[in-house]
Amino acid sequence: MPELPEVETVRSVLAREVITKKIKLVHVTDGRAVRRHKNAKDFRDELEGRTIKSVERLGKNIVVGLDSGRHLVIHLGMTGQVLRAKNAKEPKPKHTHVVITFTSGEELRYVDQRTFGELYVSTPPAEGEEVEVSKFARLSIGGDGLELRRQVPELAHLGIDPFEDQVGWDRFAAVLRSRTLALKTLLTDQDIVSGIGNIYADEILFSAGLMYDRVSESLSTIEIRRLHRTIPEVLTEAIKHGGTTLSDEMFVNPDGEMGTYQELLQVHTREGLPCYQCRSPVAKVVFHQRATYFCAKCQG
DNA sequence: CAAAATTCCTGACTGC
DNA sequence: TGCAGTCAGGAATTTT
Repeated sequence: MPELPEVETVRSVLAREVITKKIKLVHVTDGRAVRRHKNAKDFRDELEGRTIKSVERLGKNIVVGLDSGRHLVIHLGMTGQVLRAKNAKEPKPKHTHVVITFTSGEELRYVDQRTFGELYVSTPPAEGEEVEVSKFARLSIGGDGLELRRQVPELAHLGIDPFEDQVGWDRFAAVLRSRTLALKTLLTDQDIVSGIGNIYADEILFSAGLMYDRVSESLSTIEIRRLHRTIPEVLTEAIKHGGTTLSDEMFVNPDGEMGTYQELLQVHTREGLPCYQCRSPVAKVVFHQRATYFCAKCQG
């Protein structure tokens, strides 16, 4: 459920709070959260004694730069949370899987009810070793995305990040015309466009006036330009509001604060309620085993 | 090769 | 009240 705006909200709090801090201890209490590592000790050894240099984001991944030259990657999956604590005395929530303690005594806790999320430390490629970056990301003419993919090979497969990669509408048109996928499937495929999930796909398609099952190659130039423009517009607005916290209250930032963009959702979770544009009821269908909300009158 | 289905997981909720 | 069944969905994996 955390998508680009929620991950960006977490990133910006972490960037403010943990850069220059030194990691003293790492406790893993559920090995599934660090499953890419051969064991929890291997993960711990990569972090203890390291200082945090940067906190970036690519798609739905938080990328924490370490003074070792390696990167701690955090993916929140469906229900993952990164929570700050002043000290070890603050009670640990249920499903706390990893605790990172800084030399200051402050902690970062990784909490994840469903354990779809994960943390791992990525090793950059050896000198002269080439990283195969996804062909869609290679369309970018700027931004930090390409360099980040080269530093973190596990993320090299990610498609266009709406903020970290710069891809103009004409190249975006080539992406759409190269596939025959439904628009929602394309927008949520992380290997094509990274960062968009079920909520924002519905919201972006509503704002662009496009039906979720329109085949990507069928769009007119005007429709492509509208979609290309709408993606960053919707995501930027959601970031301004600290992301979306649905009624399950699963998303909170590291300070435990909920987002407010749920109040601004146009269609997602609004089944049967009047469309803000035309007053006809918002519809819900299951599309590729995912709940999909839309206005049949406003989206074509 | 692409596209669709399956799988992982826990808690909330539904119906009997 | 209990309990089996269902649903939520990101992304790696498997199947078509």
